[in-house]
Amino acid sequence: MNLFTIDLKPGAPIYEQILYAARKAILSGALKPGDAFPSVREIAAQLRINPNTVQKALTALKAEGMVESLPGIGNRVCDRPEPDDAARPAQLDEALEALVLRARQLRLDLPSLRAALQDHWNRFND
Amino acid sequence: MNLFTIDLKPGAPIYEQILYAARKAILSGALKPGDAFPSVREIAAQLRINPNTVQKALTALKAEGMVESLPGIGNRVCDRPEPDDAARPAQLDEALEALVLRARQLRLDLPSLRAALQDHWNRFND
DNA sequence: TACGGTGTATTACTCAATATAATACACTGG
DNA sequence: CCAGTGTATTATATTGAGTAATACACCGTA
Repeated sequence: MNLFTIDLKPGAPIYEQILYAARKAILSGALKPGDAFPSVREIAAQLRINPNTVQKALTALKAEGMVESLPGIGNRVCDRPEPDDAARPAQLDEALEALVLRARQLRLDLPSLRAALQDHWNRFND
Repeated sequence: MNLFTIDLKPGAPIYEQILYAARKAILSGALKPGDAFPSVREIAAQLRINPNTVQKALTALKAEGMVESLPGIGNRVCDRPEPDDAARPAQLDEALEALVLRARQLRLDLPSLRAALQDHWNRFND
């Protein structure tokens, strides 16, 4: 689950892929609060990407409260992935609707969908 | 749930918003199989959008088997939203993972998520 | 038959977002 | 001091999205 090992796929912006991978790594427990988060130049080198692109992802990551930066030192995974603002439930609804839409398109029934949800839920540690 | 009444929001490509709205309208039962699907020029006029943009969405819609085109006549909602190819489960997994990620970020528990899923599921007719 | 509406295709242009490139500065720890 | 860090700036190239203007073949109907 190393952040460096993500393989960039075309179709989605690179900085969004990094952003998503970082969220996943942190929320799944692969990166724990207090852990050092890879430096901008380090990620850029490993992914053979321009540092500015990584910087863009990191800026968003800090805005979400997932990571904090210590100038001169480096980045660190935050303690609390953040007390959430009021705008977030809308994003959950989007994800929910998109999921149900896909499931309906696949002619999946509710029990099967529930099972799949349970399965994915368990892939994250508490 | 008229397809014309969708209000285009910035951030996402227009043709994707049309594509999504059409999927939702069809899968939710608002547009039934055999129903006429709005013409390219009609949608373009109502949405004050370039016909080419609508055409792009329609092409994707036909590729998914949601709609069929009868040259000289118009478009029609397909009978079967399609026997699905093998590539689709991956898209379901994406939606599932995105949902769980959002839920974890909101510090939501599984029962609450299940309830929310149930709620969204019921918004679609069978 | 003529006409209007339909799907479809082509070419060209503008514009914003993305990504890269090359620097530069202030800070920290060893 | 020095290497590594976060951060900021300016410039450029590339890509995708959207618009624009046509054009063609097809269908139903008057």
